[in-house]
Formats: sequence, C-alpha cells, structure tokens
Amino acid sequence: MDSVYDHKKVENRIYESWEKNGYFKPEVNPDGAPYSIILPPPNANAPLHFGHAMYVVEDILIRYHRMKGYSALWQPGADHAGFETQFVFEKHLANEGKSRFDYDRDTLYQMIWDFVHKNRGGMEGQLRKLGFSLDWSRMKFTLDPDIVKIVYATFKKMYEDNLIYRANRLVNYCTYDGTSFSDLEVVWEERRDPLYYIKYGPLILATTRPETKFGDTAVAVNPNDKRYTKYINQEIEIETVLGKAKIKVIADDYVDPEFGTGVVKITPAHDFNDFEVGKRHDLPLKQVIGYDGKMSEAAGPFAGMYAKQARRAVVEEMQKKGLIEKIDDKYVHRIGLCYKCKNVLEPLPKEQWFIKMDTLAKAAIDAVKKDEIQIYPESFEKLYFKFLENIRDWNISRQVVWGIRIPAWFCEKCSNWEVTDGVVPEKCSKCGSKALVQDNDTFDTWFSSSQWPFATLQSNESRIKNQESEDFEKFYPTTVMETGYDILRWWVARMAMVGIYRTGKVPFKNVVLHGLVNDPFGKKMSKSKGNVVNPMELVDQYGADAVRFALVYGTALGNDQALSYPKLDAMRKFSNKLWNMGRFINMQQVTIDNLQLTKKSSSNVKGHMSIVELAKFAEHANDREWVNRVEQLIKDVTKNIDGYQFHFAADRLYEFIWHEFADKYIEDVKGRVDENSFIVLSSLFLIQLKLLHPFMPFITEELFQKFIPEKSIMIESWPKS
RNA sequence: GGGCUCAUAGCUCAGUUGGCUAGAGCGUUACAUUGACAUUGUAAAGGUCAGAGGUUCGACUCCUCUUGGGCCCACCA
Repeated sequence: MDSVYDHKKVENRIYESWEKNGYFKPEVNPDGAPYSIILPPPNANAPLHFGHAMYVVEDILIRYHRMKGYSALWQPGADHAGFETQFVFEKHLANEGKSRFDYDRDTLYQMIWDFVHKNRGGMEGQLRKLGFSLDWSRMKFTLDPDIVKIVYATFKKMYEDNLIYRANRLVNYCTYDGTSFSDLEVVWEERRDPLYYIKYGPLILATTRPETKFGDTAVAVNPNDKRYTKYINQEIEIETVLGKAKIKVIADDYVDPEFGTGVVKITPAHDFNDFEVGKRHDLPLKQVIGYDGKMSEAAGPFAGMYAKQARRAVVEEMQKKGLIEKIDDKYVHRIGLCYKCKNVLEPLPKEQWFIKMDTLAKAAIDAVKKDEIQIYPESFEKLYFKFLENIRDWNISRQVVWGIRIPAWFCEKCSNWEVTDGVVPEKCSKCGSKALVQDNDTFDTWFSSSQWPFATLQSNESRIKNQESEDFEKFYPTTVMETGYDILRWWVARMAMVGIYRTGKVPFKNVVLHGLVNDPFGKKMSKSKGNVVNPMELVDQYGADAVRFALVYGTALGNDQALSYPKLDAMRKFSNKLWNMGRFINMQQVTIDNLQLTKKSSSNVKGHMSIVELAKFAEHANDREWVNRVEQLIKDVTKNIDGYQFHFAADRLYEFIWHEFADKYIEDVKGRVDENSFIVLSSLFLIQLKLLHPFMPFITEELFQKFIPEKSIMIESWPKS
C-alpha cells in the first residue's frame, strides 16, 4: 500500500466494478422490502452544480438501506428543461448569427434534440464521479416517448375531469423571449420610477405607465371616498393626446384612497389588478401592446413604438398639452422581470391552458396533515401549506418548441378544442370538420416534472410484464423525496398534487430537504456574480469521498452552508488517516502471518467478525472495552441516519474513528498485538468502514478489499449492535 | 406588510426531547516525533452561548420582547 491515499487511482476503477457487477440494482436484494428514491432529474444539457452534489444525502440513504437488506432503488433521470435549454440554444444560435425564426418548428426541435444529446453524457458521468449508486439500467429522460405518453394521458384526464380550461387571461409575458411564465417564475425587483400625475378631465390620477392609457376602459375610485362620490357611474369628458374622449368612472374597493389622488385608471389588458376590476365591472379588454412589445394601432401616432419608448413620447406630448399635473420621481415599486433575460415582463392577455388548482391543492394539503407525507425538517411544512392554500390556477402553456407539445387541436370551423392522449384526431368530434390545427404551445416543464415519480416507475420497460409495471407496483409510493428546499413549491408540492390525482396515492412518504451550498463568503452562487464553483473540480482535487463528507459534516439538514476549503482539506486528510489506519492494521496482519500464528485468523474471514462473534476473542480488558464502544457507535450512527440527522452521524464517525479509535485504541494495542487482539482490531476497523461507507464509498471499499479481496463492502450487511 | 430562518471560540459551524467543567474543523501557542499517516501526536490559549425579561431545582436549549443578518411570500396604480 502507498503511504498516501490517492483517490485518482481508486475512484473510477471502483465505480466501474460496482456498475459492472450490477450492485446498483435493487435486485441485489431480491427479497428485501422496497426502498426507493427518485433522483430529482438534473438538466440534461447542463453540467452539475453544487445543488446536485447535495444529492449525496440520497446516496447515503440508498447505500445504508441497501446494506440493511432493502431492495433499494435509486431511479436516475434527466430533464429536458424546456425554456432553460431553448434559451441556451438560442444564445448558441445567436453566436452563429442565426435565430430561432430561421427554422421551422420541426427543424428547430431536432437541432435542440441533437444539441442536448451531445451534452447529456456529461451530466451522467459527473453523477458517477460523485459515487452515486444510481441504477443506470433504469435511466429515463423527460422526453422519452413512454414518458410523453403518460404526460399526454394526464392532460387528457384532467381535461375530461374539467380541471383544465382554456382562458384568455393575463399572463406574465416576456416579449424578448416570446413566451409566458407562471407566477413562480417571475423575478421581482424594486425600482425607482417616475409616478406621473395626469389630468383626466376633472380628475387627476397617478400612474407609472401612461403609455397604457390607450387601453383604459374606466377610471376607478373608492366607493367610500366622498371627494369623488358625484362622479361615480358618470361618464366624464377627458382631454387626451389623441383628442377628446369619454370615460366611465366606477367605484371599487380595490382603490386605496390614500394612494396618489385616490383615482386609478383601469387598463384591464395590461395590469393584473385592473384585469380583476374589469371582470367585476364587465369592462372591455383593450389590448394596446402586442406580443412583440410594440404599441398597437390604438396608440395612434405612437403605434409601432416599443412600450418603453412610447412612455417617453406620450409623456412629452402630454406635457406639451398641459395634461401632466406633476411627476413624483422618487416613487419606488416592484416590477416583474423575466428570470432568464431580466427584461421587464409585460402582463398581456393571451389564450392559455390553465389547471384549476383548488381541489388538487386540497388533497396535497390533507396528505401532509394526515402524515401520509412527512416533511423533514418539519419547519418547511408551513411553507408548503402556505403555498398550497394561496395557490392560483397554473398556466401550463409555454411558447417554446423544446418540450412536450400540448395534445390539443383547434377546430377552425366550430372553434372546438379536441384533446387527445397524443393521437392526431381525424376530425372534430363536434362538427366533423377536418380543419384541425394543433396548438403550437408546449407544456411548462414543471408539468411533466410533476409526474416524474409515477411516470418513471410506470415506464421502466424492462420491468413491465403483462402491461403492468413491476417497478410501479413495488416502489410506488416512493420512500423518500430528497431535494433542495428551494424547489419545495415548484416541484415537491406539484408532484404531491399531480401524483395523488393520477395514482390515488401520495408519490412519496417522506420529503427530506437539504439547504443550499453558497460560496465561501456565504453568498449565493450565480453565474452573473461569477462565484460559481464547479463541484467536479473539487472532486478531482480532494476526492469524491472528501467532497461528500464535507457537504454532510457540520451542517444540519435544511440549513445553508458556505463552501469551505479548510473543511474540504480536513476531510481529505481524514481520507488519508483512514488509509493509514488500514495500512497499519494490514501490516500487523502480515506480522502475525509471518509468526505463523494463523490458526484462527488465516481463514477467509480473518479479521472480519461481528460484534457478537468478537466477544470470545476480546480477552484483554481494553479490547473488550473497545468492542463495547464500537457497538455504541453502531447504535448512534444507525439512529442518526434513520432520523435524517446526517451531520450527527458524520461528526460521530469522524471523531470516533480518528480521535478515539486511532489515537487511543490503536496506540494502546500497538505494543501488544497478538492473534486475538489483531482479530478484534481489524474487525472493529472493518465495522467502522461499513458505517462510513454510505458517506465515503470509495475509500471504504478500497480498504475493505485490502482485507477481504473477494467481496464488496457495498453489498455487505449493515453492522449489528 | 406577512412568514420562515439565523445570531455559540479569531473564522466556518455542531450542540437531537432543558441536566455533569459548552464541542469540532481551520487558525494560534508550546512540546514531541520521521513513526502506519505529503505529517501525526500530546497539551494550551480562546466563548457575558446577540441583548433584556420570564418559566424551571436547573436554560445555549422552552416562552415573550428588543436588536441585527439572510431567505421567501404579498395586487398597492
């Protein structure tokens, strides 16, 4: 053995041997009780970041349960990441002086498909480098035909159950990227913008968006505001940049008399609140900004200008006409931005598919209240409830091509929508017309992601017998859903809703949430800040075991952590310490063999005994004491993993192995090694390797095989206390 | 405006249902050692556990308030 542990000589070789031997498959324990985790599918097109490295928590759970004899499945997958990926691809096109408008839909889709599949292996290789014991034979992609089929079926079922509706409603629309977004995707930013006080006939009102005035269909005041009682329900004459006009004054509680002048212009087509007010008062929707972000004909001389330009031009014109009372240029408010390109989102009316959320959300809330789903750490329950209790209907249409196209066809003759499970309908079921056109939109990626637990398990072909999926039967509901708390609402809550809806069962029994990995200064890693650290570089430098251990050690579940190089270094040294402990014990074995004292220890199980068996070899009082102490260690580590207290387990292992076992016991036994004490020493060491294996799989395997060359630690049984 | 979370050694963080002299890593200081360990070992210094009240035989831990970070949510034109 080398005097220094070199992870580069070990990790790849060991991973390959595990995979080749099929140890990642749940079938290694064919008769074990099922234990299953679905890997949150990383973006197929992007390299891993530290959030993915945190999936080490899942590997710990899987390896531990596998050793405990469970039939443990860790299901891998890759996400097509619709808009995300198309955005990256379009940037790539732009570098070549092209744009998506240069291609037809099918060509563009195929180009992105090729682009993604060229990059996809990278992500999978990185998961391997981290030592993740994923069953690659079951790998799924969100655009696999059988997954797509399931997504179609869900949509059709929802449509038939009246949970899906199509409505012309305001959506968050990015006029640069040409697509709408769900509420969750909007990024809010505080900005200082001028607040214009403009004259509307006898009234004065405050607005930040004078350019939308062409879309005004009313002016509103608070019903209790005595200043304006006489105008309510009257039409007032106003002077505008386009000449004289008339507009109705309505009363609505939405108006805050304290704000501005207590008068609001109502523009239902371009403001979420105004849209609601408009619905209450039956006001027409007058769209004056197009999906290209430009003013429409209704804006008269301003038509064709971008909304932002039009604002300046309109204000200038109004000032000329004396229609501006004053401008408050210290006004601070929040505006919604596109999370990707950071441009201002335009609320625009658009026909979209929506899912009614109330009944789905209620079922998901009940599942947690009835403890069918348990959330760890428990404090995240509140976040979960709060989201679901206040949820709004989910806009699932996206105007991108990279995704699952919505299986709905519009009848050009009678305006009926045909929704199918993916089959192209021959004719309209209402009027018989064959003039059917498929909706151009694709599903929000999270719509397919929300079905991932049952969709993966139902579609693992090799496990389908007589059209029934054995995987689904055996592993659903899954045992644990482990992910970052930042996607509790985006993903976990939606999976709960859709999973319960489609299967009648919760998709997972336990939700385990880890925190975020920030940069060494505690700041969130982001590309724009340039502080992103590539986890794979650290794996190269410190070894996967050290990186894994550093991520778990010293941070309680659900808490954020700052990436710590000193900690990584400490864990690398811990690897080296382990290595030299193994090396030392191995040397004692050689000494004993040379002395031919091999009657008891020369069998294949030499130095590989359980706590119970060790009792008869622990003759020396100190040996007996250390057998007892390791027995306690087994209890503690087991208890802590069972309770998702990984940092306790890691801390206990680190402290015991180094500062108890190595510093004290090995030093004690050094001068008095005989055959019996050697058996105790080496057996206790191997037990500790097993306890450490879920955390540091590579080095524990390498060391284990120095003692027991013909076996693998990863399929050994978990030590019994 | 609401909610969550954090505040413990110079730095990064543990402290599980309240219980002996509050721990780890890195850093600092002294000594030892080339040994199984690109070191490691032994020892030391370093904490009013943010602040103020309260509950209790006992509070880092539970409750209330205050201060200061971080995150999330929310329709104020």
